[in-house]
Amino acid sequence: MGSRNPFEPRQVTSRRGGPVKQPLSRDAIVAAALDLLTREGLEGMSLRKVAAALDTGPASLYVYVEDLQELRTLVLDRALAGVETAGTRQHDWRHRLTALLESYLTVLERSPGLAQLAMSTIAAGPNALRFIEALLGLLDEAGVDQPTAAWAVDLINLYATAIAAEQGQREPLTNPLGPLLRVIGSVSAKEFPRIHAARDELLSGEGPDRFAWAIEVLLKGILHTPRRAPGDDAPPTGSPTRRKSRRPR
Amino acid sequence: MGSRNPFEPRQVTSRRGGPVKQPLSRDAIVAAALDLLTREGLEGMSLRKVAAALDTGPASLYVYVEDLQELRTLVLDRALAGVETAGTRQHDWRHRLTALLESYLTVLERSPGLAQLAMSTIAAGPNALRFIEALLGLLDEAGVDQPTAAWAVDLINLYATAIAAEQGQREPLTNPLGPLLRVIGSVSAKEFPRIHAARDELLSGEGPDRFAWAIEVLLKGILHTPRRAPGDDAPPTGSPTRRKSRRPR
DNA sequence: ACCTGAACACCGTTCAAGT
DNA sequence: ACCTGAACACCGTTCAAGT
Repeated sequence: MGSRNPFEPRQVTSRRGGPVKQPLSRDAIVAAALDLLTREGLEGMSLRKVAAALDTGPASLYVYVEDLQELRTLVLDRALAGVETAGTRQHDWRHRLTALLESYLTVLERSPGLAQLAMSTIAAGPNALRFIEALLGLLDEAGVDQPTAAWAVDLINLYATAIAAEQGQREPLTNPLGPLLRVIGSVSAKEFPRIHAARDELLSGEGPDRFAWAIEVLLKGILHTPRRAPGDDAPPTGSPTRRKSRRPR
Repeated sequence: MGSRNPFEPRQVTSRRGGPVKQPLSRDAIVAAALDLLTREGLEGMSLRKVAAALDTGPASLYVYVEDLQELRTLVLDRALAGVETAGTRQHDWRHRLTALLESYLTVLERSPGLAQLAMSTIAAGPNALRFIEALLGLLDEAGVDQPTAAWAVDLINLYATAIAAEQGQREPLTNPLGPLLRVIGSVSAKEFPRIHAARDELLSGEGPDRFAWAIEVLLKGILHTPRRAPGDDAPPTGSPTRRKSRRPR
C-alpha cells in the first residue's frame, strides 16, 4: 500500500489481531518470553514459540540473544523487577524482611517454571542485585555483622528459591500434600518406624506456615551463628577449622 | 547360528564389545540411565540414548517405564542407594548428622545433573525414606520434639538438595567463584553500596566451609524454634497465628 | 507378552541467501 | 545490519505390525 518508512519497519497486523507488529528487539523478545513462561510454563517458553509469538522464525532471535540460556537469564531478571524492595519505614526489620521474602516468593510463584529457572540460572542482573542489596540492609539493621550477613544472604536466597521451585513442581499435581511426602501416609511401621510415627506431623501444615517457621529458624540460627565471635576482630591464627574440607574447588 | 533359547533371549554381543546383551528389564533400564546420567549429565540421559545403550529402540522402553518422568524418579532413588545411613555408634549425633548430610551431598555431586533431578522430582522411593528415617532418628537424639523434627527434616533436606543443585550448575562453568555472585566484584558503589562494601565477603569461602556454617545455622535455629513451646502440650485455642496465610492451598 | 520401525510433533542452533 | 527458509541433529511418545 503506502511506502515503507525505514524507521518503523514492517507495520504489519499481528497474527493475534493485535494492533501492529513491534519491530524485533531484545526487550520485545524477553517480554514475549516472560509472557509465554507465565501462561504456559517453562516447557512453553521455547525459542520457536517465542519467535512464533513475534511473527518470525526462530533464527531471527539469534541477532539479539546469544542462546536459550541467555534468554532465560534475561527473563528471570525481568520477572524479578516485580520484587518489592522499597519497604515501609513503619515496621521493624523483622516485618520488612518477611515482607521482602514473601514478595520474592510471590513473584516466583506467579509464573510457573520461573522458580525452576531461578534454581538453574546465575541471576546477577540488576533486579537480583537490588534484592540482595535490600537483604543486606535488613540484616545490618538486625545487627548481623557483615561477614555473617554475606553468607546469610546466600542461605536465605537459596532457601526461598528452593521452596518456590518445590511448590511450583507440585502445582500441576493433585493435592495440597507435602513435598517428597505423600507415600508417607502408607509407610510400613516395621521398616521405617520413625516416619510412620511422625507421619501426621510430616504431612501437616500449610505452605505459608511452614515457610514462616523456616524463616524464623534461619533468622534465629543466623543471629546465633556469627562467623566470628562477637569480640573477635582478627581472624584466628591457630585456624581451628570447623571441619575438614570435603574437596577443593 | 545355534537355536534360540527363549529363557535367555537374543544373546548378542553388545555394541561396546561387552560380553552379552542383557535382556531388557526395568532394572537394566534404570541402571543404564543412571550410568548415562553420571557420565553425560542430565541432558545426556534421554530415552533415546538409554535405548541405544541397551541396543534397542526408544519405543521398547515403554514396556517397562511409564514415561521419562517415571524413569527419572527411579534413577534418583537408585542413586540414593549410595547414601550412608548406618552411622558409627561412636560419635555424637552432631557428627553423625553432618556425616549423613555429607554422604547425601557426595552422592548428589557424583552424578552431574542428579541434584537438579532431585529438585524437580518427588523422590519417595525406599532410599529416600531410609534417608529421612535416619534424619528423624538423629533429630530425636538431639532432643528435637517430633512436630518440630518433622518440619526440620523437610527444611534440611531441601537445603542440602538445593546446595547440591546450585553447585552442580556451575561445575561446567569457569571458576571456583560464588553462586549468583560473580558480577558482584565489579558492582557500582553508588547503586548498590552494601553489595559493594561486602563484595569480598560475598565471594569468600570454600563450598564446604559455607555448607558447614549453614548446617550449624539450621541446627541452632531448629533447636531454638520449637513449633510448640516446651511445656505446651495442647495447641493453643486462641490460635495466635504466626502471620496471615498468603493463599490457601 | 514383548519388541520394533516408522511416524508425529516437537526441540535448539547454524548457515547460506536475501534485503 | 538485520532477517529468514531450510536444514541438521536431536527430542518424547504413539501405534500398527511383527514375533
